[in-house]
Amino acid sequence: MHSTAEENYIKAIYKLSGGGAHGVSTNALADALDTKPASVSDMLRKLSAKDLVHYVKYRGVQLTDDGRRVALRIIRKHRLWEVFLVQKLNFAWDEVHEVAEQMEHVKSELLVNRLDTFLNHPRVDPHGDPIPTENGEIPQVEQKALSALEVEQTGIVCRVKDSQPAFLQYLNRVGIQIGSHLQVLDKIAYDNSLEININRNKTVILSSDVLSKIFVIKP
Amino acid sequence: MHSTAEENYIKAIYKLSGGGAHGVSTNALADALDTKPASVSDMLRKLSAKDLVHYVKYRGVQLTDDGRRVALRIIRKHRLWEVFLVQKLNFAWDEVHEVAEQMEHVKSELLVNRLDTFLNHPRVDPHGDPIPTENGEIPQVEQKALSALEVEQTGIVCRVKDSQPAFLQYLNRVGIQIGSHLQVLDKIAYDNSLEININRNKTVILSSDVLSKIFVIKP
DNA sequence: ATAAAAGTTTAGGTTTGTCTAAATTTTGTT
DNA sequence: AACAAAATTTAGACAAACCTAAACTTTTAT
Repeated sequence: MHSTAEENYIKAIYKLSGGGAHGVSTNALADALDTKPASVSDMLRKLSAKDLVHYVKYRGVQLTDDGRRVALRIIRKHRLWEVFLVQKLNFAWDEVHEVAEQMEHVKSELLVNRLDTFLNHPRVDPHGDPIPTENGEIPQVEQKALSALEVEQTGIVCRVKDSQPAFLQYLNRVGIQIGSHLQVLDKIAYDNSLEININRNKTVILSSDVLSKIFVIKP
Repeated sequence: MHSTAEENYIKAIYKLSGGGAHGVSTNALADALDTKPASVSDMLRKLSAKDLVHYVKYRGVQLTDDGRRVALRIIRKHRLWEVFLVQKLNFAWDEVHEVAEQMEHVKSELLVNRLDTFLNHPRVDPHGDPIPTENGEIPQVEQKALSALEVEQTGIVCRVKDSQPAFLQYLNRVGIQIGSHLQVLDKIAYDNSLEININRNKTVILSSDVLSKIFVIKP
């Protein structure tokens, strides 16, 4: 079995590599995990010895197939617990991440699968992130970053790619949630921010940083 | 905040002291926690420094009020999660202990209280052990060990004081669960075992060891 | 092409929680 | 009361996961 620390490294590598698409640097990991680069080097040597990552000194790290399997299992647990917290315990979407970070390390196959059944095999978590299946598949939905919409176009919010409370609370304040109907009214060329109408009601201006974290499907 | 190891020591001290009734020896703790007495001595020094226990070298250890508060919070979490696993995820009573051992260390006040509400403020866990309230009170129910029943007397099983799968599976096999109606048919003086009729149906002989772990209320 | 800057690793420590072996204290027996 | 046995603590190590400081690679900019 893997320690909590190991699991957190593997999860971080998975996320930073975009699901295994590219290698990840020591500094990026140190940053994501809030540790020092020296500690990351140590751990990478260890994970490499366990064949969970492919690691070449000074050249970054990638998950092996084994590592990716571990990552997906942890992410599956994390997202299922988030669904549980929101749907069953009435947590708000900005309150779940920290708790799920702890629950994702509970070890029990039976538990995960029973939880999945109890929740009716949800496909996405409260932020719209897809939940890996038991076999490690990730159902993909066609979606577009809000920053890619043109003036006049509309979309339904299906995902927000940042689970930090501060960001989610900002969206609460603005009035955006999963399912919100958005229309681009205007583009401000100066900084690529967009003027967005929410649910044919309120209108706001969103920075390109925020726009890149919100994903929509066609209405 | 306390580490998982600290929490496990505190829980073990609580249990071995019978809820704080008497002191606990180093060896007893080592035994319960499956560590060496030397490790226990170390940890007791540490817990004592944090004022969670009252510890006199060579003379055993007791929880302070602070320690008892911590113990009760952990036990509350443990038992609530057990209820969740059985009632919501269809775990059997012999499958919950190990998983709850992990879940009890998840830190979130909000989580515990929401869980309690979700489960409808249960008073006992699946083994009949009472669930401490948010204020650290333990609802006491008048109950008797099965070993204390006389011939002819009857009782309803309300609690089994051993959560080890092997014991619970033995009860499954025999056909005893919470709520079972028991009647003492005969006492075997030789070893204090009792002949017990279960649900006015099957009859079995239970050893005094088993009898002392089963508790009943008046029918 | 090379030197400075940036990124990464190694060396040597720290803390937590464990261990074994040795020393100490308490208990129990005669 | 004294001594052997049992229980407990201390001393000294170790692994995991982290740290700082120094050394080493790679990248970038001139």
